[in-house]
Amino acid sequence: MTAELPDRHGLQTVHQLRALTVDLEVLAAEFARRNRLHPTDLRALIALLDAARSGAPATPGLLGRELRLNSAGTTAVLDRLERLGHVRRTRDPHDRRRVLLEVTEQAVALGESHFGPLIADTVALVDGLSPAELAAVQGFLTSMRALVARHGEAGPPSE
Amino acid sequence: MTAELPDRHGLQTVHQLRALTVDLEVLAAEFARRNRLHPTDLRALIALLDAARSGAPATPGLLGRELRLNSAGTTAVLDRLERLGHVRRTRDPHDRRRVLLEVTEQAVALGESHFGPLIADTVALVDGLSPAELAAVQGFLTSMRALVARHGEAGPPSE
DNA sequence: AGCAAGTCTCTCGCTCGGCGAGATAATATG
DNA sequence: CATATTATCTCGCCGAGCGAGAGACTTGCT
Repeated sequence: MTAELPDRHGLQTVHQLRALTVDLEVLAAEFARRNRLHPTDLRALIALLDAARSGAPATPGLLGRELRLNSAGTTAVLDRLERLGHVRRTRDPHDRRRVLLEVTEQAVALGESHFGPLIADTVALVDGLSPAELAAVQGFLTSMRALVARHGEAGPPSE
Repeated sequence: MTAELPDRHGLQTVHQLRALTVDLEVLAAEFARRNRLHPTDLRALIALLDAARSGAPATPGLLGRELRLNSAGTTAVLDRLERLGHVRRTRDPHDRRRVLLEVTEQAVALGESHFGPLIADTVALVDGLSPAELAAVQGFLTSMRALVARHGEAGPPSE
């Protein structure tokens, strides 16, 4: 029903985008399996790296909310990551109820060794674009994110 | 370390693309939760819909290989989907060892009611692009997929 | 100060998704 | 027809994540 229109470009692009996200997910899953990480552990590491990059101090509570895990699950994730040496837990000296989370150098290096080449290639690809092409691509990505955000808001509240 | 270069555009685009895939995953997860589907169940449904679209008859064996599940897990997924009325199992009359899988109208309608609006908006977005912009976006998506595929091949064999 | 209430993290017991091994049924091969 | 092969399902186990609640620390009120 949604598919019988003559404007093939739109649907084709939708399909390409979906295929790309699937491929990226597969790649991430491979990386996780290879390093004895569960998908959730990888998501946690990424969230922690993002937090570190933005300068915000990460805590188990924040992480759990981001991953939609309850406290028990969050503890388990951190136990696994800490056991593997990817994360360190330290008490916050200002509020000693809190635990501050820190991603180790080892984890950063691991991620870079795996995703670095792909990122480098992507950067090279983007740098090879003309200014007009770059603008088109970035505009598309930005618009898509806005679109997805709108649809994400429309649904959840009804739960 | 990978981030101190002056070519901000490349990394910014990488970041945008990653953020978009994360958002899309979240959206899919919401949909799954709302319909009492596990992430794997959703992946299975999508795989089955893709198979149906491409005309290939789907079977538990094929599905399991695609999802990287073993036969026991595949049976469990199908049991759940069948119980929810999203999938039908029928014996293949030509090879009666095989089971053919068929996605029900109900499941298709469910997916369309949830993702239809987003797809429609995306199609509208794409249709609003100039030919040059469209070419840039499609070229980028295609190149990215090729890139990801190359990196996906480079890794796995070493397991 | 000191107690109550609130916040952050962790522990315990349970449910259920996925795996390994093997059983069962149907088809292909000599 | 006997044997090997293929496709699917059943059984017992492991482990991720949840709900409930305990313990450690802080903040606000009196």
